[in-house]
Amino acid sequence: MKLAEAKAQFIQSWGSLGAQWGINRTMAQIHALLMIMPDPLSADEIMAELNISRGNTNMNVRELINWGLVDRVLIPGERKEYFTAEKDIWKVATEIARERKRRELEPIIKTLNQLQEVEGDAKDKHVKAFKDSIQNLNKFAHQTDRAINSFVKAEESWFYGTLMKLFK
Amino acid sequence: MKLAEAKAQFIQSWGSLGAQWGINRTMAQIHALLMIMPDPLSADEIMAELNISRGNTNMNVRELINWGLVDRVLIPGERKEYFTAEKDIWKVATEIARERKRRELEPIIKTLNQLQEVEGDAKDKHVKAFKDSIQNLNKFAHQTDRAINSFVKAEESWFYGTLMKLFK
DNA sequence: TACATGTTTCAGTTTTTATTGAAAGTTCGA
DNA sequence: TCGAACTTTCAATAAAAACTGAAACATGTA
Repeated sequence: MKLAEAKAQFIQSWGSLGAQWGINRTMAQIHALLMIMPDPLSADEIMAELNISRGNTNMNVRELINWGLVDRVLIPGERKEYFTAEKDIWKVATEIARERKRRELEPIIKTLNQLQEVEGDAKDKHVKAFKDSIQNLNKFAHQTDRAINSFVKAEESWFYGTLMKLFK
Repeated sequence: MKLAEAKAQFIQSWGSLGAQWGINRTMAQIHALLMIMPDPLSADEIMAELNISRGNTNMNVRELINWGLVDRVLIPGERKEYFTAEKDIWKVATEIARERKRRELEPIIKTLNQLQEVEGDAKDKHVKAFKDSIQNLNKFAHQTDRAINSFVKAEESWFYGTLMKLFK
């Protein structure tokens, strides 16, 4: 397989993977492109590679920067902005975990805590079933929170980081 | 908070959580509803509770059954079908993990394996960057695969299952 | 066999989400 | 201060996804 073909296929696969996980296809494709390019790309280069508009490029790159997956790079002497992506997939994974935890897990924990305070006769089986479910979910959510914390921490800590490299 | 209000809020939260994870909102809402109901519901009851059409109900319930998250229940003497959801969230999590692994991780591993065979001069930095990224991702994918396997197995195995209960 | 009680399908429609492209905004050097 | 080079915004549009409702299908019963 030729590089160009392989590149195109990777970008398309990464794009549909993203889409299945609630990440906009174009955003995932830009991320894929930047991951496999040796050097930073400008907005124009991204537009050309993926055949997308300037506005689309700008919005999705900004979003990737918000997620901490892409960085702006300034090249001395150049006025344009360039973009580059983290290439260590473990770091990518911890960034995503951290971000989704903040955006989704933390809010749901807040909601679950509120919902536990539902009033009503504990002998009513509807009330009981509801309370049991919520408690179950709440425990699970906290457990998940702790698991993500360890995962994120492992990548950050020098000691665990070194240890982890043995497994990669 | 009254039960009805809490129920509605839970269904809506679970629905938007699902949407953020690439799961259709209605499907997640039906799942939420069935999780908190003490007894199985019929299609008509689901329609009424969520204000959705019969077709929509049917399609999403079928999909939930495909995911292994909902079961058909036959009530003796009744002609209608009833539906119920797994209430142990750990089992739900392992079902989802198993299913997404099969549907998404396994295909991407196949693709990554193919993409590693890209031809081209290993000294070309574009080729090198591409190969490196793919290899990195491939390792990560396998690692993830193994992690999911352990997770799924832990829930299934009696021994680990018992052990896990200590933490729940 | 006719009919009552369900369930399933899917073409058409609605809703949501993503994308475009041009105008407005910003920054910097002369 | 002007204008070239570049970035950002956002109303309009396009594309994708979800939903409806009615017809077709299935199944058990008299």
